Amino acid sequence: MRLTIKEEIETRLSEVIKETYPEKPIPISQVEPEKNPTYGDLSSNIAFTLSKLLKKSPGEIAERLAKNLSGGIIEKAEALKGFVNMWVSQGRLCCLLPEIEEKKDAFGRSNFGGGKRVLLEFVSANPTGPLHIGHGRGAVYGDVLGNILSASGFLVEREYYVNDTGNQIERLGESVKHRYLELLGEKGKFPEEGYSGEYIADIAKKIKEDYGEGAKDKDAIYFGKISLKILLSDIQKTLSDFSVRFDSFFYESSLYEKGEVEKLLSDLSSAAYKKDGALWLATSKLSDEKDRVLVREDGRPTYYVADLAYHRDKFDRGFSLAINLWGTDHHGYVERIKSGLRFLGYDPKRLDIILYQLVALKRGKELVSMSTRKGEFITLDDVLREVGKDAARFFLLMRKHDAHLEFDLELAKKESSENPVYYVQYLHARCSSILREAETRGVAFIPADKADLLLLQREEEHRLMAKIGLFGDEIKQAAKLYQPHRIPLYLMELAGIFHNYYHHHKVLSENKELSQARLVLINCVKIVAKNGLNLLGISAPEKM
RNA sequence: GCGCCUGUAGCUCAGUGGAAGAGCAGCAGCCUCCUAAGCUGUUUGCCGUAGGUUCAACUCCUAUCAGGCGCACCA
Repeated sequence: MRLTIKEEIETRLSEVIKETYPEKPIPISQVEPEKNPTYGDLSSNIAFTLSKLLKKSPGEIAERLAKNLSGGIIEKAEALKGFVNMWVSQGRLCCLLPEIEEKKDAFGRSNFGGGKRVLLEFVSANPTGPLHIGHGRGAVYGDVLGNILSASGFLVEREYYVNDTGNQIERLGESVKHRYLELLGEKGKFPEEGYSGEYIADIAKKIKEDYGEGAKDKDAIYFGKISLKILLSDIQKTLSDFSVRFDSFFYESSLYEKGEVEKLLSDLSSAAYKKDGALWLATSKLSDEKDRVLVREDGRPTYYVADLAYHRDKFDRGFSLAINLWGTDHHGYVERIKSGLRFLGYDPKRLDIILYQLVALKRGKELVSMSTRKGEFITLDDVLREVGKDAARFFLLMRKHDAHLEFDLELAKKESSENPVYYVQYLHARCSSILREAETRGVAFIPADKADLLLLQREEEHRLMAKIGLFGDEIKQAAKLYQPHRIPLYLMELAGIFHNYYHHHKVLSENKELSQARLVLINCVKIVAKNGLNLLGISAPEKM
């Protein structure tokens, strides 16, 4: 795959350093895209790092490098206060446009991942109630991370782990059964630690419709299983409304059915010990803070055992890397699972756990409660209905995963015209609009390799091309660091540069050749905007 | 008590050890012209606090304060 402009410059810089100072081994050169246009398109602080090695001042090194850098891909290089500032040549920038036109949807993709198989597990919310905004964050984060990793050459499978066994299902069943019996006129005591949400009664109603009084003598497990099925399909509906895609749903119960849990226990038997009637694993000998129970006093294995079996299954299925996306409230579980994997002989580095901070849902200044047990409960469905998919996704994606996120419903919809999501979508709509207008005016769109792109000499055009040239680097970086939020930020910056250009220069003018060259540029910006929005799972409107 | 995350402009937040940023809000302007969901200009910072490492710290280390989240034979 072709190198990006940034990568070419890095290569060039490394070469120049080698030529300029052949006597020393050089560290890898770092180049950063420059936000401040007076400092060029890209800059490097390499002179500082070389300073000690070469026993020369950064200023002197930067001067010499700058002098030798000019030429070819680098239009101009300047030394300033130890930094090396570089401007990309017009010729190289113009090569970008045919490349974008040719690659279209594939522009920005790379083979960074080298075909590595990755299992991305996310959401995995217990099917005991509807999803809320916190799950929504994990859902879009995972969905977009999956898109980014796929675009970066990883083979990604997205999976939802369904906890369909254990106490919670029993409790869910008890709660539903209680409501069901109520509907049949039987009053009873509400189960302790039961689920009291409105949706429980809805499920009970549905069961009554389907089974009449026939379910009266069934036990809580029976009710639990039916409820779980209903709730899971509701969750799947919500996720699909939210454009969150999964390849597979993995049921915890299948691990028991296939004997994987048993097998895991026997594999761990030599490392386990008995205490207080339970079977323990000495995870504290590794990275965990305390030992963990494998089998309870009453003989039932813990969730932990099934979870270890699940992770072993991931590796057995041929995935070299597992990525888990968990809410930060599960962080105490990280070392537990990693220690367990090590006991099983797996390198814990094959499991990356990304923790995301919880979401505070607000309506204006007021905090909206999100307790599953209480009555007042805003579901992810509610949020979707209220602010729309695009805005909701964008808001949830703008922040990095370890930042607390404040989601203000009022802001997301009331100020919708000044929403960042519309700012970015408008970038795409405006490009489309210009291309439409060109058609009505009869300005023929000619392919990039036929247009005289060297006419694109304006400073704003230079900045715009330099920015779209960075799209691929941005995706790669987002993949490498698991940071989807880079993409919305990039798109906002691109939109800013574009709108600025739009207001300073007419795309369509008397000058036909110039108009046609500019149309090529607009079309390329449109492609980048669309690819970016596609990665985010946000629509790219032709018109707004 | 122990552990993890966060603390940057009025608000919400970016910022791979190297030149303090954006959006919103505020203020002042811009549509006989490809969409004003836009643009231009402008105000605001002991980067929580105190030490330390470094040629260089918002970034790393230690302590401390504040907020959030964890610390089950629940999942």
